[in-house]
Amino acid sequence: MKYFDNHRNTRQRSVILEELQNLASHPTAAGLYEIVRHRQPNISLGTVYRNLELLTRLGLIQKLEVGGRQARFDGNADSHFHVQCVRCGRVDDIHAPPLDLLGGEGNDFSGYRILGYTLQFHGICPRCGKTSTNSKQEIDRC
Amino acid sequence: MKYFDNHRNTRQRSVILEELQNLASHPTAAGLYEIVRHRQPNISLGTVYRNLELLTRLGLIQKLEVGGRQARFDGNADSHFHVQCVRCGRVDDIHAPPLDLLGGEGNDFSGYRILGYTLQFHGICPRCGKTSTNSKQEIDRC
DNA sequence: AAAAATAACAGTAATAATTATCGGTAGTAT
DNA sequence: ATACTACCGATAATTATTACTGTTATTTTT
Repeated sequence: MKYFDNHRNTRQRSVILEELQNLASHPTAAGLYEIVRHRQPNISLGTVYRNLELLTRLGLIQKLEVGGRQARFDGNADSHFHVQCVRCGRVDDIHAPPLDLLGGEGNDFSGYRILGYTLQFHGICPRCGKTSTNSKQEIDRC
Repeated sequence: MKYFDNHRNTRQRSVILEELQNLASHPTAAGLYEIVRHRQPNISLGTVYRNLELLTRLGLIQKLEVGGRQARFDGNADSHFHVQCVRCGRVDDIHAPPLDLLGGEGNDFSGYRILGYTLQFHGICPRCGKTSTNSKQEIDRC
C-alpha cells in the first residue's frame, strides 16, 4: 500500500479513492459523501473533505476549481480537459488535444453542446517572484 | 445613461463600475469594496456584491471563477485570458492569441513566470439539452 | 503479544464568502 | 410635485469548508 505514502491506509480513505476513481463525472465533496455513505454509512463529511485534500496533495486525484461555489474532484490525476454544464454544473472529461478543441468550438464533445471555453494560466507574479520561495503567502494588493 | 439598461444609474453603481474599469488587476468583491470606500465611505459590502452581480448579468464586466474561494471581477468584458499567481492569488490579463500561449509554456507573460494552464469548456450537458431552456436548473446527479 | 504512541475518525463548532431580508431613501416616470 | 419602486445600508441567514475535541484504530516499540 505505497499508494498513501507514509499515511495510513484506512478503510474510509480507500473507499473515498475507489469510489471517486470509478466515476466518470467529477462530484463535489458533498456529492461524493452521499455515494461513499452507501459503503460506509457512518462516515463523516469532514472525513471526506480531509481525505480529498490529502489525496490531492499526494497527487492521486485532482481538485477542480470550476464555476460555482463548490470545488469538484477528479479521480484521474493525469492532465486533461473538462467541460462544465452551464445549467446543472456537472463536470465531465474531454479527451482531445487542446489545439483541436480550440479550433472546434461549436462542435460537440462528450455529448455536450459546447458554448465556449476559459483558458487560465497560473504562475508566479512579479512581486512574489522577488521574495523567497517559502516566505509566507503575500496578501494580494488589489 | 443607456449603460445600465432599464436599471437605475445610482452613484454607488457608477462608482463601482468606474473603479473596476480603472484597475489592471482583478479584485475580489471585498478588495473592490475597500477601493470604492475611498469615494463612497458609507457604501455597504452587500451593495458591492449586488452590483457586481448585476453588472455581470448586463455584460458590462466579467466574473472570474478562478482558484481560491473568492470570485474575482474584471472591468473588461471582452474575451481575453488571465494569469493567476499561485502564491498570492492576484489575477492579471494576458493579451495574446491562445495558440501562441499554449505553445509558449515556460515563457513569461505580463511579468509572470508561467507554470501551466487550465482549459475549461462550458456548454450544455446531454441531460440538460433534452429539457426546455427555461426549466428550473436541474440537480447535478453525480 | 501487550503497551505506548499517534494518525485518523465521527461529531460538532467555527469561519469565511456570499446571499437574503428589511425598513428607509432616492431615482425615475407620470 | 407626487407616486412608484428599485436600490441602499445594515444586518441576519445560508452555504461551503475548515478546525476542534474526545475517541478509536493502526502502527511502532518493547
